Amino acid sequence: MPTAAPLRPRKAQIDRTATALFRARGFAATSMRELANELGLEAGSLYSHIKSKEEILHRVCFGLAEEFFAGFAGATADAATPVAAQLRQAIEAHVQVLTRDSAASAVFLHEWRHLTEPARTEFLALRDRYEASFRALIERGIAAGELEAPDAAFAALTLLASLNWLPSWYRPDGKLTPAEIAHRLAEQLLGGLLLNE
Amino acid sequence: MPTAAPLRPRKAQIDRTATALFRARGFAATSMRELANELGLEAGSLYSHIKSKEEILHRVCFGLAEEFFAGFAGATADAATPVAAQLRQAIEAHVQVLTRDSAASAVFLHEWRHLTEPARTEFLALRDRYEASFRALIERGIAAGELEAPDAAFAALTLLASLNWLPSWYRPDGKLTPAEIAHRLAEQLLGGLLLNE
DNA sequence: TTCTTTTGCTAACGAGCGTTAGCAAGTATA
DNA sequence: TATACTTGCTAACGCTCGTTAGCAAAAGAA
Repeated sequence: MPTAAPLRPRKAQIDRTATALFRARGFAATSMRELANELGLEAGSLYSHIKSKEEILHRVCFGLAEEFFAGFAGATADAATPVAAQLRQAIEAHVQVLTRDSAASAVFLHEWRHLTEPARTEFLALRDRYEASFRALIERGIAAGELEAPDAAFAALTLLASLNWLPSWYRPDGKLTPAEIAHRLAEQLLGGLLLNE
Repeated sequence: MPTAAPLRPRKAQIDRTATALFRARGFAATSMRELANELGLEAGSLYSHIKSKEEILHRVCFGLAEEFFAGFAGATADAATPVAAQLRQAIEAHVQVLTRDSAASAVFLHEWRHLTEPARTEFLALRDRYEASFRALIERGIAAGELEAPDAAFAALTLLASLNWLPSWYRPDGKLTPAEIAHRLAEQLLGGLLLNE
């Protein structure tokens, strides 16, 4: 199910560079001339590869959404696995996506508001759906007697909030590996949820 | 210690309206003409009251920083109070600031990057100092045997992350009052930290 | 009344914005 | 060799941006 055809290399490079700039300066404050300059091009030349500035943002946001869904699906594929373990794997998958491309993640988390309709509404629907998946997982865990929380929706929100703060401070050359970060976050966040410690 | 003189009413109104727009569209994507229009003015008229667009952002960001520090200071003023209780009060104070003006909070959290130097660096220093205060409090709690966490810095980051997600979903007309939200967040977040439950 | 402050207007400035048209060189494929 | 695709340039388009200058009405203080 190849949902995204592989981009031509120059186009992919534009996306990567733009993503870094969008993260550093914000989408609206990043100009096409700045982006072109970063790539050693003239502004007009960009349009041999892309249709518009927003097209880049669109690809980044929706591409990452796909990755998050894929990670969650992989973590919860086996219904025989205890729900608490599934949740732990979902947390780790989420962290893996966040750390694998933290620039794109930061754009995904903060710059989606600059999508114009109808893309913006579509994006928010995806985001809600993802959030609902975590909520449902936690609810299943409570029903199974594996987790406890006064409010599953609340728990899901704070859980994702903690995870999504990661791109703000994660540095690829930091002392913790992505796997260690994921493990530690999972420990800490499940600590407040697990029924029997 | 009056650090901020009361603003003339029109100026205060401009700040409020600008804050709402900055939150909704982002600082860079909000134009002075849009802001003026929202106030029933022409763009040039704004400059009878303010010096520049950034001046507004500066006032919002640093004004809120002051509120956060004041809240924290109040929560940790009494050294006789158990550290865990101080932390709970600090969480509740933080939430109170976030909910009292969630638009300004959102701007504080996301739009500071559009401050130009040296304000940007000054702001980040304040932010780091605030974060360090929470970390120190948690460390004190661990030392006193009231809290447990494998890494105080990590715990402080995830704690603030969960709290700072609040302006993204908080609605003043929601079913939970700010006090209830604060209490529930404190419960949930301390749940993962308290040594004896 | 006179003076100052507050508030707002119109008109315009220089600059930067995203984007397009038209052209041309290089590269891969047939 | 011929053909198509990729990549990039220059020049310019219409537009919006933040901001300023100069003027004027209204309100409050003296």
